[in-house]
Formats: sequence, structure tokens, C-alpha cells
Amino acid sequence: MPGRRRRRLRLRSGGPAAPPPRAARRSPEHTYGEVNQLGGVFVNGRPLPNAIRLRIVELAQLGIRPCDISRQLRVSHGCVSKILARYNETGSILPGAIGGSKPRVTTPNVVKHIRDYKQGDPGIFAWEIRDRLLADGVCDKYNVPSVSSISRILRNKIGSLSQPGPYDGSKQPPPQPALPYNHIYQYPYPSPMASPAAKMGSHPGAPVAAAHVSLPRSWPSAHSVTNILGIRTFMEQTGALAGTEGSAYPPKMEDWPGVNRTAFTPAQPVNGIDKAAADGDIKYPQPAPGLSSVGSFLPACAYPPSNQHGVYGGPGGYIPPGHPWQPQGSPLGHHGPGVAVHGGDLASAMAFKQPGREATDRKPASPAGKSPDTLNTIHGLSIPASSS
DNA sequence: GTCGTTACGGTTGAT
DNA sequence: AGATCAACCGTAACG
Repeated sequence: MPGRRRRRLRLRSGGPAAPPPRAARRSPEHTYGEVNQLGGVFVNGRPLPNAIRLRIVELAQLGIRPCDISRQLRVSHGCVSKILARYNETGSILPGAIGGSKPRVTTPNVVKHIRDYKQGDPGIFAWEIRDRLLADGVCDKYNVPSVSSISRILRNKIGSLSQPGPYDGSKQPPPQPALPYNHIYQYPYPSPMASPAAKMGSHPGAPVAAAHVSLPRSWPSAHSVTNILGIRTFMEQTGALAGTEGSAYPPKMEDWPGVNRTAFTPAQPVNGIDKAAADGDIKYPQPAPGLSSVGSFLPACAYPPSNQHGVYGGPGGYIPPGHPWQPQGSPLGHHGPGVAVHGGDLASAMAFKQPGREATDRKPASPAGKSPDTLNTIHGLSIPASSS
């Protein structure tokens, strides 16, 4: 974040720009997506589907090197690196909240005060609130919200929420209340539950991370993989899997071998989530299977942006509850209870992986290297184990 | 060959 | 309704 500094002059243009063969460029309709150098499909500016993200983490935990993951999934190594780094840092595989802007004047504190004023005097006028904000020193003349802004706050944030403000004074977004940020993680479904998770700013290496982390954690479902599992269920019910999720993804994606459920049975009772959840996101057509045992999944996604949200949506993010990095709880320690690893794949994999890597924080080879446990950790997630 | 980093072009969503 | 802004995204490429 530190501003985008331009350090070297490169010819290449940003992301997709360069790819020579832009084979898949947005074609007539939905064909969003461009093809990267590895042959994977991606949508510029949009996050990879959760399934792929999940897969990246999963593979890393199985001990697959990032470079191999990159090739297998056809995702740029920079992206793999970024996702794994984030996962290690925050425990979440979810992308950060995209879009939106920070409140300029309607800060959490201001909103809180407005709410207080309104609760204290339901008949108070917006201009009176404005005066009180000034009088109480909550704002100064330069940053006091306009009457119209106050009205909007009353209408959108306070009115509807009735109780809990969207943001409480503290930055921590309440778990469920609709938060401004992160909706992304939520499901697009009608009732937007908000996912407050807040925009955790997840900057890839950023300091912000902390905040990030915090949120999710507190949220049981939020970014945890577990949730994902839950999601799956949810999705299935809703039919999201069927492509509904926004319907964005073509149903076929489901078949994606790698990601999908093929391998999983819905049965993963475990945490409930599972790949399905992930799948939700994913619906990408997948070419051939192929790769190795680990699941191979190929290319990615051509997904309509709109979906994305849905995808990520879900109740929460995927933060593995017991994630090692977790500052708070006992991370690795137990990955919690629910290890949902579905199939034995992971489990075994983990096992296998364990020995060697524990070590320092991360396993050398793969950043994701959380202990195998982690996987479970991801736990919740059932990771689609590869279709292997 | 691997991997961390980062400029770039892009999308999104609150203001 | 539309513009602006700031956040994030993934890729490509540097080191």
C-alpha cells in the first residue's frame, strides 16, 4: 500500500495487459476472462475464486511447492505467493474487500454519536444533530457531516439497523451487522448478512492485517473455512451450487475436477463446509484434468464478476479457526475440533507432510506451510481434496 | 529454478 | 445519476 511506487520501469503493462495471447478476452458476452501465461483464465481486477484460493492453500499444505502450485493451477506464482502469504499471516484465504472507500466524515465515532443522539431523542432533526456534533466536539467545522449526510446515516445506518450501529465506535465491526465492508464475503443472497468482517484490509503484508485477523476470528463463521463448509450446505440448499450463486457461473464448472466436489461427497459433515462452499465459487470450466495427484485443476476461471461476490460471500471468510497464525486462540494447537478433512486425502497428506516441516514458521518450501494441522485447519474447509 | 516483491491495468463500491 | 476516490485484485516481470 504504500502507495504504488514505481520502482522499475517495466514494459509490461499491468496484469493482463501483457499477455500476448489474450485469447480469451472478453468476448461478446460473458466471456470474461483473460488467459495468463500459464494458460489459466482469470478476470482482471477480480479475485480468484475461492475454490482456487483454497486449493492453493491446500496444495501448499500438502507440501507442494508454490511454483508447482502455480503451474498446476495455472495461477501466476505471484498470486500464489500472495495468497499463501496472506493465509499464513491472517489465516484467511479470502481476498480483501474490494471497493468502497473509507468514510470521510461519517466515521464510526460520528455515527455512534449520531446514533446516541437519535436514541436519546428520536425526534431530533438532522441539523440539530449536526449542531450537537459540533458542540460536543465530536467534529469540527471542517469535518462535520452535512445535514444530508446525517440524514443518510440516520436512514441507512441507524434507521435500518436500529440498534447496533454499523460500526461501533470501535473499529471492530460487529460480527454480523451489516458492515460496510466486506460484503464481499457475504453471500449475495437476499439477505445480505453482512459480513462485517470487515474489510479487513487485508493487505498482503500489511500491518493492517492485524485488524483483519481479528475480525474473522471473532466470527465464527466468518472467514473460517469452516464456514465455508457451512456454506456449502447452504449453497446446496439454495441451489447455488447449481450455478446459482449468482448464477454467475455456469453450472458446468461444478465439474471442475480440481475444485470441485467431485471428489467430495457432500457428505462431509464435518464442518459443514466444504468444498462445496468453495465450489460455490468456483465454477469454472475446467479443462482437462490432469495433473497430478494433487488435484489438478486447471485453469481457472472465467467467471463473471458479478458472481464473485457471491462466491466469496458466504458467511464468512475462510479463516481456519485454528489457524496457526492465529494470534488469539490456540492456533495450531488444536486445530480445532473440526477437522474436516474430508477424504483422507488431506489427512494423509498432512500426515505426510508433517515430519519434515514444522520447523520454524513456515515450511521452507511452501509458505503455506502451516503445519499440517493447518490443513485441517483450513479445516473447515474441506478442501476439495484434490480430485486426485 | 524458485520465490518475494511490486508496477500496472483493472474492478468495485462508498462517498 | 454520475464522478471521484481509495481499496483490492492478479499478472508479469525484476531481482
